[in-house]
Amino acid sequence: MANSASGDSVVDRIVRVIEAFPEGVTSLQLSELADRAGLPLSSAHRLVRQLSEHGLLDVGAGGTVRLGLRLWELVNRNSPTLALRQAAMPFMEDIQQVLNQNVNLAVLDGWEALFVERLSRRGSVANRARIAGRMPVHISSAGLALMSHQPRELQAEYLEQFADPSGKVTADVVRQFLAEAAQQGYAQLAGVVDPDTWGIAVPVMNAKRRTVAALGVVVPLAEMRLQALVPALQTAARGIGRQLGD
Amino acid sequence: MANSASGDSVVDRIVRVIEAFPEGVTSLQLSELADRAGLPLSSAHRLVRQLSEHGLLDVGAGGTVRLGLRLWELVNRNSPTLALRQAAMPFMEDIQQVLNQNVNLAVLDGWEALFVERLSRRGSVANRARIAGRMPVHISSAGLALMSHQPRELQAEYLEQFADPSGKVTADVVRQFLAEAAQQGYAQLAGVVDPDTWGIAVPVMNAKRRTVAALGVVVPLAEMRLQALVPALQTAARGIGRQLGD
DNA sequence: ACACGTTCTACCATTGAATGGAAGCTTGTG
DNA sequence: CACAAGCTTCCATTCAATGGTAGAACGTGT
Repeated sequence: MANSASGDSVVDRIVRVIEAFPEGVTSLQLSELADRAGLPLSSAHRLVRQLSEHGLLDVGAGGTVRLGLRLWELVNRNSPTLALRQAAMPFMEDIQQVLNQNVNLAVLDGWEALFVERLSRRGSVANRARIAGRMPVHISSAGLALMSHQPRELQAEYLEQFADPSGKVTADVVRQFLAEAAQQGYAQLAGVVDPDTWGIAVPVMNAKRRTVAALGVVVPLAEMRLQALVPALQTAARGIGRQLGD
Repeated sequence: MANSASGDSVVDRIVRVIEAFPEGVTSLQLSELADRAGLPLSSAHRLVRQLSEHGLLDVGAGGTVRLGLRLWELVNRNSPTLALRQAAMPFMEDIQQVLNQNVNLAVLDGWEALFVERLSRRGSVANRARIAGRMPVHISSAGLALMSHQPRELQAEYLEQFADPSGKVTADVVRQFLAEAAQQGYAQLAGVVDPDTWGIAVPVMNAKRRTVAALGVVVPLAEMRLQALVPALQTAARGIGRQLGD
C-alpha cells in the first residue's frame, strides 16, 4: 500500500471518476462511483471531495455525486466546437423553420459521428441523435456524410478495420454508401436508424475545403422531398463554412 | 524541488489547467497555458500530455492545447442540467416560434444567473446571454426572476453582501426589484443589459415548488407586449416544471 | 428500543508517483 | 547561419497520495 498500488496516476483516476457516469446518468452514489471507477472507497472519497472543492463535482446530501455546474460551464465556454456551433446555429434555425424538421450537427471522432448540436421540433419524428451522443459512421447519414468527404487514407483505414457487430453490413456495402455520398454530395439513410425516419446529411467544409462537420435533418419516411431538402442543406452548409476559419 | 514545491495537489493543478482558458478562448499555447495556470513549464507539459492521453485535452501541432472533445462529450452527456434542459427544450422552441424572439434558460449559481440553454433568432436583437455565460443577478431579468423566488434567508444573504462595482445600483433598489418580481411573478428589465433590448423572465418551479430555473426572452425595446409575453412564458414554465422531478 | 447492515467519513504510517531544474531538440526568423 | 523562442525529455529528490482500518451516521427490520 503506497502511492497507487494499482500503478495508475492521479490523472488516470480523475478521468475514471468522470467517465464512471453512464450515458445520461447525472448522479451516482459515492460507493457506486468508487466501484465503477475501480477505486478503493477511501480513495474515491478523498478524490471526490477534492474535486468538489473546486466545483468540478457536486456532492449532495448522503454522498450523491454529480458533475459540477462549474465544470459544465468551463467546458462549454471553451468548448473545442464553440466556433463551429456559433457559426452553425443561425443556419440550423433557418433550416428548422423553413423545412420544419429536426436538424443536427455532427463532427467525426474516431469512427463515429459525435452530435454537437441539435434542434428538435415538438411532435416531429423521433430523433436518435442526442447532443453529445454518438452514432457509428455506417448507420448514420451524418457519419456517412462526414466519412465520405475525408481524405482517401482515412477512408481506407476506416474500411480496413470495419466490422459490423450485428453482421448485417459488410465493408463493401459501406464502401458503396461512401462512394455514392461522395459523388452526390450528400448522404441519406431511410429506415435504418429508426424504421419510420429518414436521415439526410451534407458535409460542412471550412475555408480550406476540409470537411469539419455534417449538417443533417431527420424527417418522417413518408415525407421524401429530396429536391427540397438537399439544396437547402447544402446552402446552409456553405453559409456555415464561410464563417469558419482555418 | 519535490512533490509539489508550491504545496498544491495534482487536483488543484488540473483544475487550474482547465480554468486557464479565458472565456470563449478555445486554444492556448502550452507555454501560455503553463503561465496562466501558474505551473512550471515542464510540469504543465507532463500534465497536459497525461490529460490528452485520456482525451480530456487535445494537443495540436506546435503545442496548441484545446479542451478535448471527449471531455465535452462526457460533461454534456451527464451534465447536471441535463434533465432541466431536456424538459425545457420543446417549450423553448414553442416560445421561439410563437413569439418569434430570443429565448433563454438560466439557473442560479452563487449570485449570478448561469445560462444553460438559449435559442436565438437570426436577425433578432442582440442577446448578451451566451450558453454557459453568466450575468449578475441584479442586472438580468433571469437573475431577478431566480432570486425573487428563492427562500427568504438566501435573499437576505444576497442583499447583505450586495455591492455594485459600478455604484449605479444600491441594495435597496435591488430589494425593490426583487419585491416587484416576487409579487408579479415575473421580472423585467428594459434597456439595462443593452440599451435597445428588453428582458422578461419567469421562474420555473419543480414539483416541490422550488425555483430551479428562469425562462426568459429578450425582445426589442419597441416591442413591449407584456400582455402577450408573460402568460406565454408562465405557461411554458409550468409545462417545464411539470416534467421535472424532485 | 435494539441490533444489524450499509454507506459515508476520518486517520495516519508508508512509499513510489510527482516534481521541476537543466539540458536537448525543433522550428521560425532576420 | 546564428539566434531566439518554445517544446520535449531526463532523472535524483521527497512529500503528497495511498488505502487498510476504525468509527460515525443512517436506515431498516424485529
